Amino acid sequence: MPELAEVLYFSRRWDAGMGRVVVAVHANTKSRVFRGCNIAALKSGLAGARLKASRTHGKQVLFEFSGGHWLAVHLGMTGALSANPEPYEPCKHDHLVRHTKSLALVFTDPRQFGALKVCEEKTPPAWWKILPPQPMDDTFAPERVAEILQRHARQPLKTLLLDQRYFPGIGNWMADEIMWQMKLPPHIAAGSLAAKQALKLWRTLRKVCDVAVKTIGVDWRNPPRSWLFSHRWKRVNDCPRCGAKLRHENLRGRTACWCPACQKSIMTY
DNA sequence: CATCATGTTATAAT
DNA sequence: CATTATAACATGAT
Repeated sequence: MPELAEVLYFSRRWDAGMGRVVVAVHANTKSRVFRGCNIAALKSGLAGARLKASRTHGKQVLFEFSGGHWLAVHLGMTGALSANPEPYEPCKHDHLVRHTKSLALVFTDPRQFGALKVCEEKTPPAWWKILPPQPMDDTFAPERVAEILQRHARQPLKTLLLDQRYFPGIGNWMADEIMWQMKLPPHIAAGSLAAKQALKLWRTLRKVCDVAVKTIGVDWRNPPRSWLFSHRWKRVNDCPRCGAKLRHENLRGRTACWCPACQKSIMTY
């Protein structure tokens, strides 16, 4: 489920355990989520440690523990973080459970596309410090959007929006939402946007991210009913703007949900 | 039983 | 070389 706002929401579930000492660590070592992760280091690093801080960047979460231990979490397609009262018995797809005296912090992920990694340093790991700016960051300039559009001119715009190198945290529903708010079809070539449209894309990116963070990110509340968001997964789904039937089609391996009636290419205006 | 799913990455093809 | 396209990963829901 997680895109930037959902990731923020989940990171805050674990914040409930801030300051508590980890008394036991349960890890389902066979799970794919530990690929590339030193499990022994994870267990020894977290045991006895206290959660000091958490932060997110795009779809990444970074937890800081006492003693210079860091745990990075990516939630993949179906990952989730939760805090549960003790005693807590691990469920089927719980891959990591950090037990404290009163609260169990759990990472669960049925499809195991998520990933965990640990490191021991004074400051956040090097790879964290060089993550590209998020769309709602002040350092994310409109010129950056224009450059990206130029560089990947032949890429469908919706597909380009999913590229984490440029738009960290944007996922399938946010990309569709942005295309819908832009009134552009998902397959329009990135390079076909005029300067004015590129600026509008920058604004739309910021707005969708800002509002998602303030709603989903806070308490899982839905974004405005006027958005595509609340309609795209319904059994019968019509465009909340014009009432036309929404279309679902595969674009580069992902489902694009859009309104053929009001998402027209620029040339038709 | 077949298809699909709010993601990433290795590898192939332009 | 730079960019774009596809398959694979593991499990559950429809």
